[in-house]
Amino acid sequence: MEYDFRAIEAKWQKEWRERGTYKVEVDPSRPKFYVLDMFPYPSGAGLHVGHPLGYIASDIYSRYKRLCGFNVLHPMGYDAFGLPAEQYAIQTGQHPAVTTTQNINRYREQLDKIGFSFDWSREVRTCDPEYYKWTQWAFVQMFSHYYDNVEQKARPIEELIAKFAANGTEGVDAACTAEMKFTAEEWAAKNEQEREQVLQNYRLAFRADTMVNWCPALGTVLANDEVKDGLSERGGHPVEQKRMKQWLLRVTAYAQRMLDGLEKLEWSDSLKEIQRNWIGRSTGAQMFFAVKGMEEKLEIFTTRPDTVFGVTFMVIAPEHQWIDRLTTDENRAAVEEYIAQTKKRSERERIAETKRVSGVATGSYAVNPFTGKEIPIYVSDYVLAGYGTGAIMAVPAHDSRDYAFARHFGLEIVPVVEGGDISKESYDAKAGAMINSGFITGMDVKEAIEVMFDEVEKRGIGRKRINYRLRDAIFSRQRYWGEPFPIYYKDDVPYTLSVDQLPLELPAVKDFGPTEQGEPPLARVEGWCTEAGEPFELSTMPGFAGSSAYYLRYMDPHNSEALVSREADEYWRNVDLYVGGIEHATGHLMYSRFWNMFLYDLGYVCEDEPFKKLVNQGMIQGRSNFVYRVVGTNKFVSLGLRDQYETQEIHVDVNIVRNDVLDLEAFRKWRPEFVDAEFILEDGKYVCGWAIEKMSKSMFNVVNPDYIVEAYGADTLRMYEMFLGPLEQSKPWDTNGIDGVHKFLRRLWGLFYDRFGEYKLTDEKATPAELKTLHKTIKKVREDIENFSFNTSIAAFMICLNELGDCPKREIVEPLVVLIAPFAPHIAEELWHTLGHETSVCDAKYPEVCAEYLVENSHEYPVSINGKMRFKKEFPLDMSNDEITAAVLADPAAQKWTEGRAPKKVIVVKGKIINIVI
RNA sequence: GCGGAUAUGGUGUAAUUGGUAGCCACGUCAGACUUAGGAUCUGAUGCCGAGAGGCGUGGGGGUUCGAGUCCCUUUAUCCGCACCA
Repeated sequence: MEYDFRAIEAKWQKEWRERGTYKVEVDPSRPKFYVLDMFPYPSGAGLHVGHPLGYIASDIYSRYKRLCGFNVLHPMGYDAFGLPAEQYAIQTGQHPAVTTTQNINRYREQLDKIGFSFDWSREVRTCDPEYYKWTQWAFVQMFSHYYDNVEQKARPIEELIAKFAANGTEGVDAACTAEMKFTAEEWAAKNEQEREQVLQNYRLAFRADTMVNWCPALGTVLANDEVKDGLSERGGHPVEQKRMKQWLLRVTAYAQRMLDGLEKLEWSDSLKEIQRNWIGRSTGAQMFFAVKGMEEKLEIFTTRPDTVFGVTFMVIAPEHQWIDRLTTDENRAAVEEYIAQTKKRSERERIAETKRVSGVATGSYAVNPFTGKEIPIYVSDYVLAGYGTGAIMAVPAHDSRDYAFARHFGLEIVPVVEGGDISKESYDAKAGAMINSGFITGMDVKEAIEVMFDEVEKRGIGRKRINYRLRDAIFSRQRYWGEPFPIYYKDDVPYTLSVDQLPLELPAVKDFGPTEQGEPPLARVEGWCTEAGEPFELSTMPGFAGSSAYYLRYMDPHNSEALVSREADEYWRNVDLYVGGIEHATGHLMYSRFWNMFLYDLGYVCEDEPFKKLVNQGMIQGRSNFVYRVVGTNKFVSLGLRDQYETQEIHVDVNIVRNDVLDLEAFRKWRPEFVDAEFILEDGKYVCGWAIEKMSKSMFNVVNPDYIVEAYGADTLRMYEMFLGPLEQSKPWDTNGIDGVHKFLRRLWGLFYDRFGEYKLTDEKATPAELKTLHKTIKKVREDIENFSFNTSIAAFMICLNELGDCPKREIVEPLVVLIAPFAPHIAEELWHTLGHETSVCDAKYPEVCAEYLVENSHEYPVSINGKMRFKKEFPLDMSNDEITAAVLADPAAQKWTEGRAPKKVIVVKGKIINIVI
């Protein structure tokens, strides 16, 4: 029999499906292991070879864990709500549900060909009402809870209402949008609408008037992580700042817990760092500056209270709430003009013009509480409304932005820290001794900061405070293709639907764009209201809503009573291994953690962190190929000869190029204009040029895994993708090496069948050398899998076959088949059955098949003389350092190199490595 | 600007974590079998040198008996954040 991968793969994929080989159930008698991939958004372009990279890695790990005796949950589904399907719908009028279903079917077909061990009975789709019922349910929960800062957890909003009724805001320490103060009497006097306005300030899902990233081209708002360089991530349209009423999630309430939680996670340091930066905790002082002619004081936040003696002016953001009060009549025109200008500038322009200094004086003056000097208050857009208090104390000597501003407006610059030359630039470093600073003069900066925290508090002009850069997540999108909010309005007061009214299904519409009045598409739906006629919310939830808790739903996907049953949750707990792209660092991976912590607070899930270990696979880039057309002709010249002609570089479909050699026939057929193409060859071949570019249709470098599966088989694709290099590294897709991996699988097959296809396996005893090779390989491969070093484990397989040579011995080959099964499941399954097994190779167990390793009793170590490696020597493992020293010195080889001179020093480390100094 | 990562043959990469640099492949060259080869098998293949030998992990410096690995410095590339007070 030949290695007919097409027949083998089709046969086993069918068998697995029919036998339900990959179906898993809760089984308390076995330890669980949960391996999860980030589920894909089913785009119209289908899968390319980059998508399966992570899936292959996680599949190998799942299969490996299963062989180790774990009950492995390894599900897959689709993140099916999203912008592209809706954009497509607006253009073509096709309902997103239709195109999404088509795309999903295509994805499924492609995935099935690669032989993944997914339990498809647990599939979820975020656009399925049975699924988004639980997304809506979670939203309702967030709406009806607030965050208690003392208990550090979410609590029912009724408890807060009770506190208000009893004592007003006295004693309440809760996460909120703006600090509030009222008494129980005042609370009692409020009507329902007023009370709701107060509660919106505390609810974890709430409505607020905020500055949002508005994308006019898409007709919707976007989250911060959906905007890159002032352009929308999807589509690259300009984004502007706009004040709008939006739903938000109070993720900031969980900032500290999300920061602390990182400590115990097995995530890469770089990813944790990204999240830490995104949360952006900084310790500083909240301080109040008296303003001349005003009773109230201007509040600022600073991380450098030590520099307060150097404060010579103040700056507020153009959006600051006191802007009118602080602007004097003679300055009003200029200030209003400035604010109007800032509003016009898009986010993108602001970023581009970071270096440009602009601003205008309000005319008001504040008083520096430590120097007593009057200092002017300016407005400038370098101060952001959304961070801190939207106002700063400016220390031009020690902050480069304040410095630039002071220079531009000719303001005073007073140095208060020794160490820099402030004649040309500010001295920003947090080091040096204080000068010109009253009672803190002479102190070190760090000491001075601490002293000032106390001093500020003592004088009652402020206090130490922790500030986060993290913002609350804007949760509404003015779009159609998303989860509807389970919200209706009475007199503009929002109310949630009750749980038994869920899901609130997305109604059908004919037109998917915004209405003429600029309202979301749901405004077109007649009867989009409760039975009593109260209107439903018109916007829908953002993309991250559906992906925030999907890992929980996989545990119990068909439960109509709960998101996940207690039994399923307590067994599967959380994800042991999560594999996916790093691009979700500040989006999905933040929101999921928040969502999970919230459900944890409510007691619905038993783990506070959703993803224990996370591996980020690298991106696969495209490797484009070029042909060189002689200008003005239909002649194409090979890469090495193109310098002799004037040529034009043309992208050519990489699927008709092999090892950079063009398939001439295929090229002529590729496009009608090339039918009569002529070629100038080198060495009888047409060699193409190449470049690494993003994988994209327009560069003809998209490689569809189907082609690879067709030409080499799924097992080859799986192994080759892993062989390409370390999983976490980005790398170009390059099929130049794929033959090597395919050849390996054929050689493996060749251990069972000779070249005439005759079965040749014997029960002959293996030699010690063969056993040593086998066990060395088992050890290495298992270690590598545990470390996600799949490329080196494949190398280990290759070394193994090289060392074994032609070794058709059952004793050797059988364990090898099990060992390779996670990587190449189809061929392994076929060979496993060839060996006479009835059950799937997936049900084999390592302890039974891959017995203990051969214990090594000695090892060869290099010996160097004066640091130069000279010879090798074998020592028993249990030899002591002194014995090794004696043995080395007695060795004739050592005597040759030392030339009889007595060694000054012999270095033995852990009985392992030796160097002789003479 | 701040933070993080990476740099090794013609190519992808490996290195027992401080111990023979280049494993395993691709490619190339040579040979075998073949009507043929984009099949298979065998061998060679870091660079310089005829050779002995020398030089070699982006550059420079250091620690060490010994450095791809640790420290300092510098350059280049990639990623994240970015007027965050």
